[in-house]
Amino acid sequence: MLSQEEISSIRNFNRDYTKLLGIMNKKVLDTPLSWTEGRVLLEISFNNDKTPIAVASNLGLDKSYTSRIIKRFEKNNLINKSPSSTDSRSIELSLTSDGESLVKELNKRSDQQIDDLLSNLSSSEQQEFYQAMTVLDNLLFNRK
Amino acid sequence: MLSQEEISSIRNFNRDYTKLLGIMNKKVLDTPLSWTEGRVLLEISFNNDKTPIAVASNLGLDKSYTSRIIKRFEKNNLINKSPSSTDSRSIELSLTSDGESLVKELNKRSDQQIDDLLSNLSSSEQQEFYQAMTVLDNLLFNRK
DNA sequence: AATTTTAGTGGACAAAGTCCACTAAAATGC
DNA sequence: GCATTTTAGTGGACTTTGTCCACTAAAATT
Repeated sequence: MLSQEEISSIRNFNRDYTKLLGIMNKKVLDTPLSWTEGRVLLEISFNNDKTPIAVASNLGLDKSYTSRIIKRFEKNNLINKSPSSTDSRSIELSLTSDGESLVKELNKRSDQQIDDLLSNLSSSEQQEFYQAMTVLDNLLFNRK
Repeated sequence: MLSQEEISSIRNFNRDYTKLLGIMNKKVLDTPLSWTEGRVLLEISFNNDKTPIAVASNLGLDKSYTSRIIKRFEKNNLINKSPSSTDSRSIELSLTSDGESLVKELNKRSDQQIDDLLSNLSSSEQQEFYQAMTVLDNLLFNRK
C-alpha cells in the first residue's frame, strides 16, 4: 500500500491536472458551446442514433437538463430529432451537416490542445508521456 | 511527435479521468461545502494568513465571488478575518477550530478517495500507478 | 500633491444544474 | 388481457455557481 506522502502527491497531481484540463476546457470554449454542451454534441456524434436518455445517462446529466440542451441544438440547427421506429416515446438524434462540421471543429481544437500541451516536450519525452498515461489508463479503466 | 491515434487516446484518458475525478469530487461533497468552497478552505489552510485576493488569484476565482464565499465561511464560523497590520485595505484570514476540523475531515476524505481509487489494484500495481503518475507530473508540472 | 492601482464589497445578472410534476407510451404482474 | 408500474421526454420553478460592473478607501506611483 502507498505511504501518506505518495497519496499526497497523487492528490497534488489530481489537483494540478484538473486545473490544467479546466484551463484547456475553457479554451475550447471559444466555440459557441459550453463544456457540457460540447460533451453532449460529441456523445451524439459517437453514435448517430442516440436517444436523449442514453446521452443523459452516459454523461451523468439530468434528463430535463439534457432535454433543454438538445432543444437548443435543434433550434440552432445542429441536430435533427426523428421519432424512433421501435419506441414511440423515444427520439432518435442525428447531426445535421452544421452539427457535423461543429463536431469536426471541436475535435480539431481538442487535438490541437493536446498538441499544445505537449509542445514543450521533446519527442522522446512525448513518448514517455504517452507511455505513462497508457499505464494509468490500463490500471484505472481497462481492467477486465 | 505523436500519431493521431496516440493523441486520440490521450483525449480519451483525459475525458475518463476528468469524469472519474468529477465523480470523486461529488463524493467529497458529502461535506457542507461545494467543490470550490472546499478548494478555498484548503487554500486558506495551507498558509494560515492568506488574504482574500491571494486566495482568489491562486485559485483563479473572481474576487467578488471569493469575497462572498469567505463571508459565508465567517458566518458559519469556519474562519476569522483580522485586519492586516501592514496594509489597511487588506484582511488576514485564519481558520477557527471549527475550520481546522473541517479541513482535517476534508483531507481525510480526499485521502480515503485515493485509497478507494486504488483499492482494486494490487500492491505492485499501485506502485506502477504511482510511478507512472510521477512521470506525468514531472513532465507536465515540474519542468524547471 | 495628483493620479493610478489595488483590496475588498455588493448589486444585478447570466449560466449551469436540480427537483418536481406531468403526459403518453411501454413493460410488467397477475 | 387488463391494471399497475416503469420509462422517455418536456416544462416550470428554483438553487447554485459564477461573472461583470461600480463603488469605497487605502496604497503605490509619478
